Amino acid sequence: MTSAAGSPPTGRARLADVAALAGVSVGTASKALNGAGRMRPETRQRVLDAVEELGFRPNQHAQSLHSGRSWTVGLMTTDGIGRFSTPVLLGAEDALGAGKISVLLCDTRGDAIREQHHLRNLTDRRVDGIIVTGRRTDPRPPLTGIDPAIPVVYALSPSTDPADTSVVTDDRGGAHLAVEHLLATGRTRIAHVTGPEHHQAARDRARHAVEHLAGAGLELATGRVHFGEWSEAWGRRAADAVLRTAPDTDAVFCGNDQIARGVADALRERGKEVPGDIAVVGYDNWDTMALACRPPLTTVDMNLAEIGRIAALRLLQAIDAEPDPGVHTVPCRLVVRESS
Amino acid sequence: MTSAAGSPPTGRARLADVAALAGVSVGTASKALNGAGRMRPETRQRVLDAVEELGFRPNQHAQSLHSGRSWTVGLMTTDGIGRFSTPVLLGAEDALGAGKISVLLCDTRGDAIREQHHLRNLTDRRVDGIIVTGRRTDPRPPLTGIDPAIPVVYALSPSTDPADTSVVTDDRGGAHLAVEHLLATGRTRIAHVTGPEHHQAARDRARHAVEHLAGAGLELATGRVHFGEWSEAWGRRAADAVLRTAPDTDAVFCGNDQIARGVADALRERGKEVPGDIAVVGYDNWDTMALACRPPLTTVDMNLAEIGRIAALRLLQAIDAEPDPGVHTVPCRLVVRESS
DNA sequence: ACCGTCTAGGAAAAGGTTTGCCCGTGACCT
DNA sequence: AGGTCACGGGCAAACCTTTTCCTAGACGGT
Repeated sequence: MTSAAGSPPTGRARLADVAALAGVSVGTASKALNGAGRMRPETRQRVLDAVEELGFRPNQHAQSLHSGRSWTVGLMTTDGIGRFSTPVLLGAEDALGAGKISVLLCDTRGDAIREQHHLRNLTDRRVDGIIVTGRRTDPRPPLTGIDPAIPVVYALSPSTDPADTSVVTDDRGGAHLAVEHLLATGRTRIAHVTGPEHHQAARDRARHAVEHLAGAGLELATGRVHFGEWSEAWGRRAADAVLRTAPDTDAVFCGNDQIARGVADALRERGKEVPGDIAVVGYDNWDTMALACRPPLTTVDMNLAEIGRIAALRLLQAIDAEPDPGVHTVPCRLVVRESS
Repeated sequence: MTSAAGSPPTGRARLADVAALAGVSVGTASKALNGAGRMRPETRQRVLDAVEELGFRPNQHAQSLHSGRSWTVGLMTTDGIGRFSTPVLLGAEDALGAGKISVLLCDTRGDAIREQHHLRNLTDRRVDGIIVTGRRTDPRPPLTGIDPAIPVVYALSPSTDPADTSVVTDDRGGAHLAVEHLLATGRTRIAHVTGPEHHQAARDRARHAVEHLAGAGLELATGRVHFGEWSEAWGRRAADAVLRTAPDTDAVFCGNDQIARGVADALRERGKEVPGDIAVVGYDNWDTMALACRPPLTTVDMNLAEIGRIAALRLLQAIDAEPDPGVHTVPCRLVVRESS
């Protein structure tokens, strides 16, 4: 029961204690634990029994010091933890945590100084890799001043440098899904209300919606895309505009769920039945909006958690020295509810 | 320029390289960096110059191995990263990141297995402390099987063990603020619509609202608390019930912003002016609800980020071996908008 | 019976920093 | 002039694990 030398100064058992208890050397104990080296089965078992008895857990700092790896990745989010980055972050955490990798959370609040601060911190901690997520789909400049040996994956907001690895949502496919669904349910006079034109997501979704309509020989019911804000208030105003311009509109594809909800509210208040008279389709599948809407919204789900998960997998791959640069898109999914 | 022995095997400069360049021993270089020990100013400066020239950054793994500290705290959130835990988490991250402490994110998804898994992981990493946040204000059982040497602070959901340190919102004060505001603006026939009675937050807010009204010699306009769900749909239904039971109601205090929004919508649709005829006050100050509501909601802000920050500070304090057990409440703040 | 081969397991270095302890030198005091 | 003290700085242990290299013993073959 007495473990050779002094009892461990830290309350925890060290490998040396295990070795002493098992009657082997420290090196042998290590090999027994890691399955390396050859040894008699009963010797290995004695070591494992000792581990069990002492409740030994290896000191990760020592392991990391030796291996140079920290079994940790940095997760930098640039806008607080917004509605978009949260699921991405959770997806990544899930994929990484399944292994023995943990996630260091860094929030830059969009501040370049903070970003540098965190970057230095992560570098000092010798993280194995970094995932950068943004709030929007607009490309962002790559991290600067970073040790090139640390792999980086950009999620949601791609890097402007095509040599980096980015994982983004498929806005084209999303718009396609929404429009196709409306067409398939017999709608032909479709309007599009979305966010600010200077947002890439708004532009992309609009462009692909228009293209897809054109492919079916159709045009937008109001003849143009209604760019505005990502808000309910804008959705309400835009709905009025749509009804004025093209009273025969039978569907509105909205750039996000907030707009869609505003549209649905305004339509109802103008005496239009949703979906009887006019179908409404949103984008984001943000539960609190989509489910609270009257009626609940059909909407495009970007599979954000999946984006996070894939970003994590790409990162793991890059850590194993098999980087796969370029922009990877993750398909969306249509969630059909009662508004269409 | 040649740095004594071999060039560093890792691309990074080691303290030994710095020492060689400065012409001192490794130990001295270390002391120069840490301000410890006594030495000639010019010696210290030579070391600092060498650090600068080589871009030296200490290897944290080595530091941690030596000190036993990881300069890291675990942040366990039990329900994904919900609307409530997110601000708490950011507040904590902010307070901790200001020092040189980083945050390890662990999401248990409410799963006890996962919680144990993460707990072992955090223990293995020798985190300096752990912050546990929940979704609700209901007390939760303390972490089990944890090394007692690791300080833990519970945020938002207090621990059931009063010997633990918990930081929670002040539901009493919040209810007080809301009711006082309504009274101060001349309302006297006040109804209360809130969430499920089995939620502590709902019970507490209701109880304190009633008590405060009683203090002013008043009772609830409908004679009872309307317990239900935390949803807009419930808010709408409850508003109807309130109007039926007590048509002369001139204010509704709601248990959260979703309910409040539902109430406001229903009131408007029943031809009641908000706030002209009836004032509405929400709870949570959840922007997307409070601002999108027509009219924008007066609401109670729980200062969640502050809760996170204070939890972080308490944790730092506990890490410095000055624990301060018990439940600490953080006051709320009333945000007055147009609904009252 | 001797030599070669193979195996189990030990010894020690490496990974990088901190820190307690010690020593040499120069200054100051008596 | 000798002793004491303070100061500057070096040495080495400690933190703990992994991994390479090596040795002693056993076993088989001739």
